[in-house]
Amino acid sequence: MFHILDKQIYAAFRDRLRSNFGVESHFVLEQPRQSSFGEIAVPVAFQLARTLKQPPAKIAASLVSAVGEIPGVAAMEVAGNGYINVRFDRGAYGAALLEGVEAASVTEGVKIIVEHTNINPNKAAHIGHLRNAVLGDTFVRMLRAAGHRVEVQNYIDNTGVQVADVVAGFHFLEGKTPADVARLIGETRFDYLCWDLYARTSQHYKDVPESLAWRAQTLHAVEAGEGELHELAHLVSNAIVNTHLATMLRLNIQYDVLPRESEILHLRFWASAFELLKERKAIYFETEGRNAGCWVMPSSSFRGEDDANEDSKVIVRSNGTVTYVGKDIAYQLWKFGLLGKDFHYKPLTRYTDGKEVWVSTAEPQTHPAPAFGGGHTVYNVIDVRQSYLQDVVEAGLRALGYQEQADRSIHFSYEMVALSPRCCADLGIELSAEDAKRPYVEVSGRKGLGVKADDLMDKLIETALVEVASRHAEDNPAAQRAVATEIAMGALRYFLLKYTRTTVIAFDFQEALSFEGETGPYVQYAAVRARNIFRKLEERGEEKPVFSAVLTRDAMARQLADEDCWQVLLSASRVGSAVEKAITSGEPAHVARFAFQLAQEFAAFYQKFKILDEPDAERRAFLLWMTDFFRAQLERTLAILGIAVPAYM
RNA sequence: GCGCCCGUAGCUCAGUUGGAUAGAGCGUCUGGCUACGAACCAGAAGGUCGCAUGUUCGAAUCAUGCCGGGCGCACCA
Repeated sequence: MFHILDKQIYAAFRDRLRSNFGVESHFVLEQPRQSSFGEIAVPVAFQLARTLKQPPAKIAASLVSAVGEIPGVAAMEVAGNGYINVRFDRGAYGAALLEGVEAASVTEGVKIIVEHTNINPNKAAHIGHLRNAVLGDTFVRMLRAAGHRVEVQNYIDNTGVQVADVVAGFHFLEGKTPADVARLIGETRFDYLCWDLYARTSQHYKDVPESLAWRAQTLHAVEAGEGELHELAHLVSNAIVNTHLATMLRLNIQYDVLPRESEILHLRFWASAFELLKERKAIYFETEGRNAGCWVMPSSSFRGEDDANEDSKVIVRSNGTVTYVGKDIAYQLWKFGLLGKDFHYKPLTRYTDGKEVWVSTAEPQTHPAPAFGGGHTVYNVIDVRQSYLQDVVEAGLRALGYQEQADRSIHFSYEMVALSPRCCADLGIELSAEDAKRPYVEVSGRKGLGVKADDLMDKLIETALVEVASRHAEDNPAAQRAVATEIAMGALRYFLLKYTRTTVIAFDFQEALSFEGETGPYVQYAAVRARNIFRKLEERGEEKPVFSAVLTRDAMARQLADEDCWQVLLSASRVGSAVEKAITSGEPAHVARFAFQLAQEFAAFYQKFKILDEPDAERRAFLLWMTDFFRAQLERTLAILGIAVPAYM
């Protein structure tokens, strides 16, 4: 609701500036420093003072009289040395909220593709992967809440080095056959087993450098698509993808389609991209220097002209194989529908709500699939360390003449999750003298150094369960566990979202396991308390009043004269505005913070007013409506964060 | 060497894109449970916004230079 009025006020000022001052400049509306100043502050007079050569206060005054009346606005006044403070008509605002002016947004328009998770299918997921998936999933929810059409892709690199290393481990190190591995998949915690095997194989490469030939041999077999090594790679990657989907589902994260690298190879996506790149002279064949025999992209394409003497980027190796970046350019072209090719698709699995997840396949299918790819804007959720490669991919599009698509290729980057020194101590990891001095230690799958996602979730659930059991001993264990799980997942999602994307998270069990203060459970608790009021009402044999019958516009105005009530209502009406801003700034953390602030305000409201004991009928109905409105808005915000509201806390 | 990111309260972090008196959580201290369940609330202490210049009505925010930390710059992905 807030952002609707916000836009009307902006438009009113913009129109007057245009007609009365002949000024066509962008300005911002902000929230006044103190709530007593009003609801919106317009600092535009300062900006105009220079060009108009008049004091800001004078400009502000004439602007206020020029703008005149704005529907929904009760008063405007000049304050400070030139601020224009706008006060809403509280009665009208409350009445509009009661009517539900904020219509549910309709999903329409161009398709936005968000790619996230993208874990190598060779081992269990760890906390770093969780940050990626939670950030991506939350951004998707934000976009959808704002009415955008979104497609979620999870790219599977099932033919890469990481899978090959685990396969080499099974085959060469352990002498396992595909039948052996198939059995392990059914009988063990397979992703954990691979986690250890991957670390062991990596260590073996270090100890016995000749064994690196295993990797090359495996990669070759995978590319050829035949033999026992290929069969193993197929088994391992498929099994691990399933475990990853299950892990992410625990956090309420779902996907629409899983494009796989194997199909990019078999359907010769690269061949098409290669032709395009050659044809448009985006890459050239190097004949001298250390890149002789390679197809390279000149560095001037992706770095400034000043750095033109820097190394170019190899796209096709001298042995004729394509690098990861080359494949990624082809994939990015497909995402925009520019490749002239498409995958075939088959259903992989179905979520309990009936939604199907599709996976790419090389063979044409009889079962019709939705239209995937062909997006207008593409967000790639990838950690900041891959910025350079993302720049190369973008430059590839540009070099092909796809300027607009390059502009709409957004690297949604975020900093890594590292381990705090204390966390390493908790895990029993011994640090080298050098590492011990660092503020944090990088997670490393290769070294097996990290916190597994499922372990962390299990630990969170156990911790939450202790609390739940002590507070609600009367409930049955299964229900307790269900509540504890929702609290644990809420805590985890919030923990991963509260930091802005540029902040390195130095993971610490103590902080991640906290359920108090600025945490997910704090926000959940506020929603639960709001619900409890209505549960109590029902227990007393009363029904929720018909608010529209009791709360006339005049009644609203009377009740909202109370400053505390007005502020809480105002905050709760800001969900749309907060989400919109967070999308613009690309920061899911802003939504998380908004949710926390909202919960804090409700807590104060809850504390101050004894709602059910309120003797005055109009006031009681009003307070109940406030509670109901808050509850709805908080649940809406939590849903965008992917956090559930437990039955009790 | 070049590029990107970070430096704000004891600790962990925000800071609405340049605005009014720099905020929150944790921790510390003082208080508050008689069920709309305290996973909460009220209050206190705690700041040279890394340093220095500059830009302007106005700077934590922009520019330049230092200092300190992190990450990139493969015929790996």
